[in-house]
Amino acid sequence: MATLGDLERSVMTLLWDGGESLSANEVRDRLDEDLAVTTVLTVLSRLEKKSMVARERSTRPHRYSATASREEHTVEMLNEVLGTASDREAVLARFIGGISDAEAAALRRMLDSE
Amino acid sequence: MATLGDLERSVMTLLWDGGESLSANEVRDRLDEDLAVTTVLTVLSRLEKKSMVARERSTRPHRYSATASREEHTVEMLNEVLGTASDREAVLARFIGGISDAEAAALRRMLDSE
DNA sequence: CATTCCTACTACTCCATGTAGAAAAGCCGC
DNA sequence: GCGGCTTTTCTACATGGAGTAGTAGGAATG
Repeated sequence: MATLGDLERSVMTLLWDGGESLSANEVRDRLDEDLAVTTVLTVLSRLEKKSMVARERSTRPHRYSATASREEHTVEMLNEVLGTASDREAVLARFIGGISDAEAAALRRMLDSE
Repeated sequence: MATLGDLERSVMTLLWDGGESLSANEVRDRLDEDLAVTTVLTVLSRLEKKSMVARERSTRPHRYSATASREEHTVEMLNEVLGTASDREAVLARFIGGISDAEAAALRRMLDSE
């Protein structure tokens, strides 16, 4: 559902890492590629339609911010990939079989500290 | 990388659930939609290019099978979503915070039985 | 009010995917 | 070996998402 293109992802990265809201011009200035502001605005509008960014329309350069943190978004993706099906556990089992010992230990800690 | 369209996914589901290899005609017959065999063949070729299916070329209807089980594929997706970045653990923590008690228990069991 | 800034609308390209016909290639019974 | 059926390949077109940006229209400010 929330599949991102390269440019969209770059923009989201800025919003995620920057923490606060940015105007279209600020976004453009922080991007590596040298793009027209209209391009950035188009991308921001598309991200808004995807509910990935919120737009503050009351200020005059509109300001854009991520609606969810990168981690929240990744968890959403994770659950999307995992689905609600019964094979969730089978997949998780297989996943756990492939992680490092350190990560397994970290997971145990997380589970225990609930 | 291995992003699937609707039809591609339907075909993979058949190959995953069926267990064994199928010919293009068999795939077509088992699909809900009534499609031309050529359509199915195109899709199978594309899936082959994506390394999602293997094709047995020595038999005369070629036979197609999934190169990885559904679980294996899902785990791949999972790792793709998770990435190799440092925030893997942060994401996992958040993920674990959102799962059911039953699933948490299952996870603990899986981790311990390693 | 004129200038400058910002946004909305429109448009074009490229690529993935769904869809299938036409043609080529392989096989089977005669 | 040949005609005809089956299967595969090649080519093609439509649709939709994403990258990219121009142009026009609306807002702010001196």
